[in-house]
Amino acid sequence: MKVRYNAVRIPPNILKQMQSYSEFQQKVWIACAAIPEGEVRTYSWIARKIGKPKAVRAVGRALGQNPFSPIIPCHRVIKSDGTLGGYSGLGGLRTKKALLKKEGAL
DNA sequence: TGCTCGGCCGCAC
DNA sequence: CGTGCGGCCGAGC
Repeated sequence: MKVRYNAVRIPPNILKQMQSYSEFQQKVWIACAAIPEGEVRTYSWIARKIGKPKAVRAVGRALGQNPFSPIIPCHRVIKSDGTLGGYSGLGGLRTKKALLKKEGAL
């Protein structure tokens, strides 16, 4: 059966660890976690979502600092021009691309 | 405490 | 299609 996850499902231990980071980062990561598997969003989408439409660059920076790599799916965030953008996780862009492909977002 | 700099961007030349 | 500048946050000095 089809289940729609409107609520963000983040492991409690992750949520707990997030608290030791800035609120801005937490917002970014949570917004990011709301992206369904198999889909992608843009950096500006996140920026708008957290109420700071012009903080696009800061968003990118926050995602780059993401210590919870695949758990917080920052690899589902791409640039507004359709290109992948960057990825500071293990394996770099290569990994980002592979993950998206595996999830069917490409 | 205050300033500088860099970063997974966006958009206008 | 390349370049530059704008705007934002956090770390470092």
